[in-house]
Order: sequence, then C-alpha cells, then structure tokens
Amino acid sequence: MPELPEVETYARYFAAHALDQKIVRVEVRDERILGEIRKVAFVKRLKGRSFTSVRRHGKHLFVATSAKETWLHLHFGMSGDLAYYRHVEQEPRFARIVFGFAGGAQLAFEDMRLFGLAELVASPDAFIVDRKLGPDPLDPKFTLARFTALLEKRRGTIKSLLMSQEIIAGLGNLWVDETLYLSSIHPRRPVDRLKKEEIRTIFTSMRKLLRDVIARRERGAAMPARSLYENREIDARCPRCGGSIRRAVVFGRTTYFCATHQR
DNA sequence: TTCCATGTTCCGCA
DNA sequence: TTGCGGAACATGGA
Repeated sequence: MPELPEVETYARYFAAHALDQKIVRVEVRDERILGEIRKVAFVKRLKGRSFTSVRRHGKHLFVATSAKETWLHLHFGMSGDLAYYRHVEQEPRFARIVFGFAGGAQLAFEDMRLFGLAELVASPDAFIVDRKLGPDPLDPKFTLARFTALLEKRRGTIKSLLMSQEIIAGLGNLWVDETLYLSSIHPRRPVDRLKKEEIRTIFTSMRKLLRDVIARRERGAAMPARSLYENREIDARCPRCGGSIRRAVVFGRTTYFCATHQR
C-alpha cells in the first residue's frame, strides 16, 4: 500500500530491523523486479556487505550499504512491502528478493504485481535530480511559499498536479483524494483558479494528513470513520456534510469526492 | 467471467 | 510547451 506514509513506515521498519547485519545471502526470485542491473552484479555487490542507514524521498526508499557509493533503491509500485522474519514459513508468498543475514534472519522485498523496482544507485541526491523529483512534502525545507511557487506556473487540475511526482514527490491516488476532501476542494478545480487561502489550506491539510497517516500506520490504527478513505464508495454519505460521495475518473485514476462540500 | 486495484511510462492529440 | 486521455505493464481479489 505504498504512497509516502506507507513508504515512510517501510523505511522505519527497515531501519528498526535490518541494519548493521552482514548480508550472507541475496536471492533474486524474479529478475523482473530489477532495473537495469543484472542479477549477478546485484548479488555480488551486496553479498558480504551490510545495510547502514535509510533515507526516503517521496515514494522512494534508499538504503546505504557498507560499500562505497552503493545504495539499494527500492520503489514499491502498487503492491510492494517488506517482511523481516526468522523462519522460512514466514516468507511472504510474493517475495521477489530475499536478503539473508548472518544472524539467521531474513528480509524479503515482496511485490505481487511486479510494478516495483529494486536496483543499486550511487547517490540518492543524483537520483532525485535525474528523475526530476519534486520536493518531499514532509521535508522541513518544504514551505508554503515553495508550494505556492510550484503551483503558480502551472495550469491543469489540482489533482493532476498533486499526483505529479515532478511537482511534489510522494502523494498518490488515495492521499491526494483525502487531502482535497479535507481541504473542501474539488479534484477537477483548475489550479490557476485557486485562491491563496485555498492553496494554504491544501498545504496544511496535506502535511497534517501525511503525518497523521504515518502515526496511525506506526501503531496499526485504522483511519477515522469520518475520513473519505473509509467511505470510498459510490453514493456513500459524506461523514462531514451529509452530501453524497461521487466517483469520477480524474487524471486517469478513480477519484472519490463529496459532490457537496468539495468545490 | 468481468471489473478493479495505493504506480509509472510512453504515445498521440489538442 | 503543456496537459490530458488511453494503453501497457503483471497479478490477484471480489
């Protein structure tokens, strides 16, 4: 379930379990999960090393290794996840890569649909520049002024811009819908017709939401019953205003919104 | 069987 | 140049 808050949770999970242990085994179960790098090279460069720290930018996870200029880059696609375990029976069904550690534990990168990616990169910063990724919305340096500037030069709908990783890195379909729901803004609203005040509301709601979802993921709590997330159904009652929840395709994605309070 | 799915990329068109 | 719709990728789950 990987948008920014989920990837943040994976990053913390990785850091809590899989750092500073010698990698004694690297099994690539399905090569389609790898990018350009060949399986042999991937295994060779990681075996005997260890993971040393994690870093996240948007939906991308980077893990530093004890090898110079060698970072594991993971993208979780639509169905990626991590699992750390000690016994083979606990291996996830769709484990695509399994790292075995000296202590006997293992870390699996699972991804049923294979839209994810695992590769090695020399530098996360260079990767972010190459891929033209926008700022991470939870970066302390990401400000309302920066957000406003990013939107100012653009046209198009607010949903399409929040979804575009070159503008802001990390939001996906679910949390864009939730952000706009909380902001009372219609997903199709042209961004050049947003008032300053509305941009501020989106900025604030988005960051508050992302932090809240991360906190909930951490303690295994569900989303509030009043959230759009729990009411993504055609003709559901909007828990905030009693209006009706509608479904439409916006920017190519199934979009839920309240036809009454989102304008 | 059919439709839908938390992502990304590429192509064609306006 | 920018933005958008559609298709493709792979594999379930309802």
